[in-house]
Amino acid sequence: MELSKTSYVILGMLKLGRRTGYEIKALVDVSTRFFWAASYGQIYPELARLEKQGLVKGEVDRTNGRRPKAYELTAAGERALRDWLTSDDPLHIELRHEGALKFFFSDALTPEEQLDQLRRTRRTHEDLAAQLRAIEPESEAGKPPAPLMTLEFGIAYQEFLAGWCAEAERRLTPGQVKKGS
Amino acid sequence: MELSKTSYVILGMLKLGRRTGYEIKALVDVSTRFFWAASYGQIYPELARLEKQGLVKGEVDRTNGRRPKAYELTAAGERALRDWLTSDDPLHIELRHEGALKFFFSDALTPEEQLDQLRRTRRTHEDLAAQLRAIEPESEAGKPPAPLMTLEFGIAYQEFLAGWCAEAERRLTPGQVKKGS
DNA sequence: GGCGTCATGTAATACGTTACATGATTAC
DNA sequence: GTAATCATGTAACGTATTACATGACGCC
Repeated sequence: MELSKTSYVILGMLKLGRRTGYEIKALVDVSTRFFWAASYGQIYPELARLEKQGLVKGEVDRTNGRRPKAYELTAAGERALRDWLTSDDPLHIELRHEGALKFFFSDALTPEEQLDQLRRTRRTHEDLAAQLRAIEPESEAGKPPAPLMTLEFGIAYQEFLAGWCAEAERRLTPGQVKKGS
Repeated sequence: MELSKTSYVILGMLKLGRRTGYEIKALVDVSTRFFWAASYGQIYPELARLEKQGLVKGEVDRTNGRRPKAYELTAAGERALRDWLTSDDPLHIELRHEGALKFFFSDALTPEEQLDQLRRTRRTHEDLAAQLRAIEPESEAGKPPAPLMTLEFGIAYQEFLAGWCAEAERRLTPGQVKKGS
């Protein structure tokens, strides 16, 4: 593999239209961020690298004295994006979940403390679900469905996690009958 | 924050009993790996750092000429673990999901290619769920419930993701106009 | 004039993986 | 004896975050 996954985020965003690094970052923050984040420290150097490889082409817009450098895909860039999108290489899928980690070790706590932590984790996911719901999507007929479905996925994902916490809370609340007994 | 999250994995594993770095790694691989992984390159240097900070104590076992260096928690280490377990600092929760990323950009593909990718992602999660189910847990009465529940969580999590893919496949499959399938 | 936003970029640092080097013990 | 497993550790590399430095433009 030559390109990092994050460079495909950039290529993909440029496939949707000509953009500056700043705009790419803003778009990532309201779309792919919840399953693939990217920071300026990655985006700007990566844009330079992609340009050197001939996958994107940048042009400084001087029409009114400003200096935003907008990039667009080259033919080679389109090919690279397409190859990645259709490849069947093993997918990079990774979760880092401090709440689950704490829960794993939480038998060292009192039952109340253990429940407190579960509630905190649940609230975190409820907040994240609310944040995603606040992103009002521009869903028009005829528009490609994937971005909207991805947003729905994000919401369902956070709700699943919040729901799991809620069920675990129930199971660990004293006075409840244990499952399977 | 002084300690990295990964050092709490180590402290937590040592809370469960005296262990060598090798054993910690093996334990992580069948338990926390799916929401917090760790490699030798992290574990051994981190153990050394934790010992310098007085949170763990290592002793070389020379009873029969071997050299496994087993570590255990010190009182300070127990305190550090407990403080982390009960703290209400924002949780580090992060997902990197290449399948979701591809799906987000997949409107650039033909419907068949798009479905192919969804199926690949689904199969990945189905495989992961199967792997987790293969981990036979030692669930005895009186044993702490969290590790077992965490395993159940892992399975439910992978199944949720596989299920979401299946539903997306259904939604993107053109209505049964064709015959002969 | 000052604030917010647009805009680009770098440096320091942290985090993490992989591959490598080394060697003992155990089971066949 | 030889293969698997136990066991420790480092070096090189890659990936990513954070903070910082810089400055223009538009609006109030």
